[in-house]
Amino acid sequence: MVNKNTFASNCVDCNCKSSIFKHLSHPELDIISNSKFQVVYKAGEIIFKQGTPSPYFVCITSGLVKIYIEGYGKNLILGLVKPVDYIFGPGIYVDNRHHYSAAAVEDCTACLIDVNVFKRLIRENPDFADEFIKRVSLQAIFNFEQVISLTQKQMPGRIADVLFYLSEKIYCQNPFELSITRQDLADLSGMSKESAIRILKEFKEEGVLTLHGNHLEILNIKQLRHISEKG
Amino acid sequence: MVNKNTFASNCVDCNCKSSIFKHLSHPELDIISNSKFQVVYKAGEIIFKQGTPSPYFVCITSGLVKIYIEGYGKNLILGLVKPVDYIFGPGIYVDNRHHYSAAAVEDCTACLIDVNVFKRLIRENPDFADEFIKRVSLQAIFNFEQVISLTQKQMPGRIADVLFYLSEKIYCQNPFELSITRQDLADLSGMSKESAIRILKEFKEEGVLTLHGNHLEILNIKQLRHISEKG
DNA sequence: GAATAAAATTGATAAAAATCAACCAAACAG
DNA sequence: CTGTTTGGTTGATTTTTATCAATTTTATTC
Repeated sequence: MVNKNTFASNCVDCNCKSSIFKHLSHPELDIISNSKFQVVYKAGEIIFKQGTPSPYFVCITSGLVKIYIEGYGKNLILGLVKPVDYIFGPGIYVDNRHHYSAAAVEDCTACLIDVNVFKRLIRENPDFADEFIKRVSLQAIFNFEQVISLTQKQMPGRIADVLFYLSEKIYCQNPFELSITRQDLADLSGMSKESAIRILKEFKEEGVLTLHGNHLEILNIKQLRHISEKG
Repeated sequence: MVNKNTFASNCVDCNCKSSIFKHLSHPELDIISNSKFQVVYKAGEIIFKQGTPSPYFVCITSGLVKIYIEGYGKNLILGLVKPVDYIFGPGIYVDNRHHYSAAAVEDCTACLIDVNVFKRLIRENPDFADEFIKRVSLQAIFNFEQVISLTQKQMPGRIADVLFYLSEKIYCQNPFELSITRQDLADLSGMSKESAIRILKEFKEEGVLTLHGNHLEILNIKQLRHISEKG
């Protein structure tokens, strides 16, 4: 998997001022640059599988990736990751294994950074450590909201939450071009594909959104917010 | 809430060699000792509510605490915390607010440590930072297992998972004395109180466990494991 | 551009779980 | 003790959601 397409490139040239590496100095970024390599994935390809060893900290530099848990018969998508963000495996501080899987939703490139280099920099640069802890904390808070949505809301509320997530956190625009399938939408909302389709249809009939092919536009944000909030 | 019962005591005397503070030196522990104070809570009392400011890192030194999210009409208990462990609020690295609530399940004592002192030590002692990140990572991995159980397993599987959690992680023995109510058991498993009662009854009838008052004993671990694994 | 494969849609049915309402039992206060 | 409160239990019913099967649409490949 790893040696299908590697080429050199420098972290300094990457959009790293808003990334987790924002507090690293040029020499520190060079340490990462020299120890990393870049890999290209086609849409649909699996980047890593849960349970496998995790020798790299993976940073997405282009495209779109889903991280998901393979559960009992179906997947739960924890979230989508876009550039420049990372696919943190909490396993690198525990048992050096992945605890979720990752796959390319769109064609993408990823940088693989040696975990030991990453951990050494965490120890050496408190600003970097703080930034890392901050991002892990943000992720934990997001997970709390997600688990409440998934366990306590009915299907319309869950779909509404996922649409807000996609619109606000991933595509950052409205209307937006969905590049994910109905199955992925269902796996994000913890329901069957058929149920997801039916809820989207309802939303369309109520004038909450339009949906032509991949093109999704939220027409009535207030109403969608209301659907989300009533649970 | 905070000044109902405070008294001095030293972290070095506390069982800190297996706690998050295991890598701190005596002088560092003294810094914490000097900035902290201890509070006593009676069973049922709320320690903090989600949404409130979070100026303290809270460490449980005796008793049993539940951390829970107040969702849409009902609570989801994220887990129980016993001595010596902490009620980490991911908010201290984000917005200085609690993102879940905490309440005493049994009478308990807690140490409140100034967040700024805590964060300063994280910056100054890389071993402490590593230990902290390690524990946060472990928590994240546990949360993944929990969310899969809650969203993809049916009620018997969810109750089985909660019983394993209580037996292995909290009470660390079998049989054990349950000090939680059926409502809390239901809130741990993401179901109604009535459903939790019915599943427990089923388990009893199938000879999986006995249940006299508070005293719960798992009789057939193999069968319970099987129930958990089939989802 | 025809053939094929993959994804989306729809309706009917079955399963899972919540809710409601009533009742019981243990703990507790006066 | 005795009344009261709190938590536990049960059965009946309704709601929610998944599953199954069939069909249509869209994308892909030769």
